[in-house]
Parts: sequence; C-alpha cells; structure tokens
Amino acid sequence: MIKELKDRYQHIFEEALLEEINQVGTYKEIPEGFKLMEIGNYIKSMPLLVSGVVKILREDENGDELLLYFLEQGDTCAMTLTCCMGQTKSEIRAISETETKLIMVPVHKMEEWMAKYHSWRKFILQSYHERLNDLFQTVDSIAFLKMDERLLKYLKDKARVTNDNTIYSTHQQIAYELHTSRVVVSRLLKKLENMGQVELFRNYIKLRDE
Amino acid sequence: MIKELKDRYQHIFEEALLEEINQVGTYKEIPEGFKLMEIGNYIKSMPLLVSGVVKILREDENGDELLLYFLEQGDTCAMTLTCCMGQTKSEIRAISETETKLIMVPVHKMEEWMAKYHSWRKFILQSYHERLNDLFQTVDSIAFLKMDERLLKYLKDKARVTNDNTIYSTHQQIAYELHTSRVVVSRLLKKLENMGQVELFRNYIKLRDE
DNA sequence: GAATATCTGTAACATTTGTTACCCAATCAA
DNA sequence: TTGATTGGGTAACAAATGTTACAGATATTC
Repeated sequence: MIKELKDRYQHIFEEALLEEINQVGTYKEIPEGFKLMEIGNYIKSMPLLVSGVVKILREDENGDELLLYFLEQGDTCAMTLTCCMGQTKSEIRAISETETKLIMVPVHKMEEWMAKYHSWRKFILQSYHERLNDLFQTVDSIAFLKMDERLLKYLKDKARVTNDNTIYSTHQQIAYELHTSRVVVSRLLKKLENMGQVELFRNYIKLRDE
Repeated sequence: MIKELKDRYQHIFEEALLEEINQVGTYKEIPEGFKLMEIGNYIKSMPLLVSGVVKILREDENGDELLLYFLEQGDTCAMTLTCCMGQTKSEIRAISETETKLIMVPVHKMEEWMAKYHSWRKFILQSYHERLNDLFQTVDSIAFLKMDERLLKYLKDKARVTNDNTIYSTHQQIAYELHTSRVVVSRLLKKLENMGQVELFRNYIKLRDE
C-alpha cells in the first residue's frame, strides 16, 4: 500500500476503501508553484492531499487574482466531485504553495464509493462543509476588514499553513493575492512594522510573536 | 402525497424516495421576513424549498450584515446536512425574502438516504456545488466590483429571484445587505437614475429594461 | 390636524484605497 | 565590472467610500 495513504488517511477511511484507493490511486509529488487546476478546465481526477499546501484562487475578467483559501493535508478539492458528475468546468485555479504530495483518484470511482462506503460519504460532505466555511471566512475578510487587517490575517494564515513565521513573498505577490497594488501593500506593511507586528526584509517578512 | 412535493421534486427524486419524504416530511408555509435559521443555532431539520425566496446572510462581530445569496425553489440549505452530522453550529442567518413554502425533513433520514438513493446523493452534491458557485459570485462582487456595480447587480439579482422589476426596499435596507451606509446607497442610486438604469420612488425602485 | 417618525436628497468633509512617479539598494546577467 | 532587472520606500495626487449634519417630503400615530 502507498505508505502516505496509510499514514494520512488510515483513521478516516475504512480498510476496504483504503485498499480500493490504493489500487486505483496514483501517488504524485508536485513541486512548488505548479498549477494543479485551471479555470475553465474539466477535471479528470480527484486529489487527496497527503502533505503540502495548495492555494485556491479566483480570477476576474481582467485577469486579476484573489486568494480564496488554502488546502492542507487531509483536504480535497470540493470542486472536483460535482465537476465530474455534472461535467461542468472549474471555477477556480489551484496552485501548489509548497512542494505537495497527493494521491490522484479517478473520478468514476467516486459515485460508486458514495453508495458503498460510509466513511467516503462523510469525508466528501465534510470537505464541502469545510470549504463553505473557508469561503465564509474569505467573504468576512473582504467585506468586513480593512486592508491592513486583511493583510495581517493573510500573513498569519500563510504562517499557519506553512508552519513557518517567515513568509517568503514579495510585496507584489501579496498584492496579487489580496487584489490590491504593490504600493498599498508596502505602505501597510511599513505601518505594521512600525506597530511591531512584523519585520520586513527583502523577499521575506517575519511575523512577530505576540 | 403533499401536492407541492410532487409538483416540484417529481423529476428530481425517484418514486420510492418521494414516498419516504412524503411520510416523514412536514409541509410549511412561512410568511415574508421570517427567520428560518440563526447564527450559532443547531439545526434539527432540512428545508426543501417549494416556492418563494430565502436570503442567506452573514454577520460580523459588530452585528453588521452582508447578503451572501438567495435560495429559490428546488434549493436546499447546504449548511444543514453537515451541521447535523457533525453537530456544528450554523454560520449563517436565513430569512424569507418572500412568502415561502417548504418541506421540512428530519435530519436523521439524510445519511440513510445518502446510502440508499442515487437521486438524493446527486441532489445533495449538486446543492453544495451550487452554493459554492453562489459564494464565488459573492466573492467576485465584493472583491472585484465597485459599489455602484455591486448595487446594480444586487437590484438585478433581487428582480430575478422575485420575478419582479420593482424592488420593494428602502435605501437603508439595501445598505444593510451590501454592508455600506444609507447615504452611499442614495448617492449611487441617484447616479444610476441619472444614467437611466433605474427609477426611484419612496419605498421602491424600478429597474429599467435594457 | 398636530406631533412624530420614516424616507430620501444633498452638502461638506474625513478616511481609505488606488495610481503615478521617482528614488535607492540588492541581485542578476553579460 | 558594468548594465539591467527586481524589490522596496515614499511622496503627491486621484478616486472611492464612509461620516455627519441637516432639510424637505411623506407616512403614521394620537
């Protein structure tokens, strides 16, 4: 059996399901910055994250991006399932934020497993639920927070998922993901630095402990 | 059999499932402005919308609201299922926008039907999928549109779900749902009126055909 | 009908965010 | 080493949005 499958999903899926996943799934290692899914594409297989972080992005008609949320180990892409079922296109872009290990499962197995395995149903529904909650959080941030608060939350989220208080991003990259401009990010980061919340360096930012 | 169930859900659910829903479901008529779900509450039953419109709202810590999306006939509340399964609390508020007819199904039946009926699985997954897409749209509006565009989109959405080009809302009510101030709404509505997009009256707004 | 509350319009101003322009320092490529 | 590129700081200004204040019209209550 794929070792990573057993390690990560043993307590989630029943034995028989693990066996099936092992037989039809393919283990993959993805480098940082790899595009796992593109807006408008159809999806052929479902990823089960074993390790690493994947960022999910939305794009407007001008090509401007916005970060929606991060996927971590144990997560899956909520879009995938219904995209295959209904043959609809992806509404989002997925890019690996770090090196990522995952197991790809062909989509035709899913409906079968939905009928067959209680643990699979639970997993799928829970995934949807978590993604809905992630999106609520995203909406909250955009609608209720000011840019400096959003920025700080962004840094904290990124530190959490990467498990590293140092964020290796340029101001320009952050500006893309928050859908604002580099100048604004620099300005607000400077303000946060003066308030003692962060330390700024070239190409990286350190979050101060509180 | 509940007439409304047959009329609305006949082509979605198989006969045996319709029968089961008929036996355990309760038909309800809800007046306009009724609170169907509150943030922090646990959910005991699942609503299947037969007719009418339900608005789904998010709230921040100051009690400020934001409209997320509308539910229409054939829709259900995506929160419900996993809220019952995992015993988590509601993250949203649901209020009937118009008089609403719905069928309430006790939650303990859902997991059973997930295993038993293909049409139920499809329905549930499709519901989640639609709600995710609704939320993507909401994020798009808040992140990418300016307030005047959001306002116009809001009016159009409301006209669509109520099937009426006249929107019976005060500027204050609109301001609440868009999370802005009454003065801003009045200002932008006036601008839209000058551009010939709407006509303003006391207590209601008419969308001009295009 | 008078008093009160609600709804809308508008002006003046404050704050937040976005834009343009230009600087310097660090890094990279030839 | 020189020139080009990238990342970041900052000023000056523009635009969008939020706030306060007040006036007039309409509706409601007593």
